[in-house]
Formats: sequence, C-alpha cells, structure tokens
Amino acid sequence: MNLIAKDSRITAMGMLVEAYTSLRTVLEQELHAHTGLSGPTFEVLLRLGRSPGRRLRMNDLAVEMHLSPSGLSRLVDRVAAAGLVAREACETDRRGAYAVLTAEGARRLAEALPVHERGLERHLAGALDPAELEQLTALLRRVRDHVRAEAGPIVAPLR
Amino acid sequence: MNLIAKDSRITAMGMLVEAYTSLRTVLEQELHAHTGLSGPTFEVLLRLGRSPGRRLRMNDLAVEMHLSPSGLSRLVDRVAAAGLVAREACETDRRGAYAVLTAEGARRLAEALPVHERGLERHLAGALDPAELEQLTALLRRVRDHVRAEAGPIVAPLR
DNA sequence: GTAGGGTTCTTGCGTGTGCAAACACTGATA
DNA sequence: TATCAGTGTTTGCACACGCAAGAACCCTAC
Repeated sequence: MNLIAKDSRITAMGMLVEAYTSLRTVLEQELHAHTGLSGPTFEVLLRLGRSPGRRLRMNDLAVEMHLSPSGLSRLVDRVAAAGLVAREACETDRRGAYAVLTAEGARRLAEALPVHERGLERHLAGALDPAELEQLTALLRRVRDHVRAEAGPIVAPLR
Repeated sequence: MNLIAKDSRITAMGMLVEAYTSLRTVLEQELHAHTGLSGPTFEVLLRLGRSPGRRLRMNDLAVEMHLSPSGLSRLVDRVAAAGLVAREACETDRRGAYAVLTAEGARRLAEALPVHERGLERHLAGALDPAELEQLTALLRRVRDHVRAEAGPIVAPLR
C-alpha cells in the first residue's frame, strides 16, 4: 500500500488547509489582541453592520456564519451579554427574532474594522500582487461553486 | 461608515473560507457515510500510515494535525478505544509515547483511502483542470509561507 | 551525584458547538 | 373556524477542544 501520497490533489488540499488555518489564526489573534473581540463575535458585528437596519434574522445570520441555529443562538447570547447586540421581535412573524447592533456594538465594530483590514492587507495582500489575488479568488470561487453544485445544499455545519 | 466591503481582499478571504468550509464539509460527510470514520480519526490513521513504522510521537502528530497536545492525547484515546491505534512506549525517552497503527487500523485506513481519493477527485480536481490546480496550490503556498514568515511560528491551535 | 531547568505527555476544568426535542407560531386546507 | 404539517428559535445534553497544572523524565552544570 503506497501511502506517500505525492498526488497533486492531496497537495492542493493540504495547502488549502494550511493557508486557511494560518491566515484565520493570525487574523483572530491580532483582532483579539487589539480589540478584545473573538473571531465569531467580530463576524456577528460585521454582518449586522453591513445589513440594512443593522439587523438580521437569527436564521439568516446562522446560515451566513455556517453555524447551526443553536450555535448561533448561544453566540448571540454571549455577544448580547457583552452589550454589543440586542434581540428584537419580528413585527411580521411572531416566531422570528432579529439580532440588532447596539450603539456600543457599532462603536466596537468601527474600532475593530481597521484592525481587520490591516491584517488582511499585511497577511493576504502582502503575499500576492493584485492580479494574483484576483486569480486566487477566481479559482477558489470555482471550487466552492463546484462543490455546492455536486453536493446539493447540505454544506452547512459540521466543524 | 461604509461597511459594504467590496474590497478585493475581503472577497478573497471570503472565498477562502467558503471553499475550505464546503470542501472539508462534503469530504467529511462522504467519508463518514462510507466508512464510519470521523475526519480527525481518518487523519490520524492517514498520518500514521504514511510514517515509518506506522507510528509517530504524540507531539509530532499534534503539530502535524494543528492540535494542542491535550487535544491530541484525547483524540488518540478515542481512536485507541475503537482499536485502530495503540500507544507504545518510547525506547529512548521514557517520557515519550508513540501512537501506532494497529492491524485493524491499517485495514480501516485501506478501506477509507479510496473514498477520500474519490472525494478529492470529484470535488477538487473536478472543479479545476490540472494546470489550474497547480496554480491554486502555488498561490496558496505563497499565502501560507508569507503568513508564517510575518507572524512568527505562533500559528498552531485556536480553532 | 545531585540540583534544577526544560521536555513530553496526561488530566481537571471551562467553553463553544451540534443534534434532537420542545415550544410558539404560520399558512394552507377542509 | 378548526386542523395540522411545516418553520423559526431556544434549551438539554453530549462532546471535542484549549489552557493550565501536574507527573514523570531528560540533560546539563556544578
């Protein structure tokens, strides 16, 4: 049995794992060091901040974040306990709930955004020139779209 | 505050996250459906299987898997409970321990490998032609190396 | 030889997450 | 209107992981 696996697909997968892991790790470390925010907390603020009314339905936020509904519910609990978001009832569907950015949440987000941008600039844009970055984006998009098409829409959780 | 973030770096990061997440998810689902093995368990078997003597020091395995020593210790507990690996004392350093593939572990690995290969073939190689795959690998490697160089060697855990 | 600082691994504890069930509500059908 | 299958959210539980501390051991310096 040959397990040496010098196969180009395995190498590509390995690089995907390593690039992703190292980039995500360093970005989260810097973010936490400069703002005290965890990765998931920042992502909640970011996604709410760029949504109309600075709010999002719990379910939509869960899908965007590749989190199960229960996982998101508790993440919002924690972010809400920190005062950065609030829950708001949905007017048209009484089962529904929104997560809304608070003023304090918006402030913390404004503070964190430049840190995130700078990290991306240094660690991602610093590695590749603009044309290469476009190339990388295009290739990754093809992979994502292909996986989603082949595998049906069951591509959410399982971390 | 403009949060629309059409910025190419943010897009690139988004694609990295989505390509990685969807690929990893679909591969783990298929693996589990066909072999009953979880992703981390399979990775343990794979790494041991391609190592000389089909064994690896716990610490080395932890580093390879981007896992903390304690996380790996317990992962090996579980895989050992399933009978697929065993712990073995190190002859030259009595603090040390090896994880070794058992016969049953080798059997299950041999069974799982084609499933993994086929998944990679379908979902990764199926999205890109060979030249593009090389290109992707090269770009990702540049990102990884750049991050590691910039950030010092503190790029392990934090999931 | 023995002291002491560094290492390898494991264990106690806290935490973040998924799954399944519970709950509240909606919307379509009769 | 009454019913009922389906949807949106939260909660109970289990589990995998990281951190810090502990235990056993190595190795160098004296």
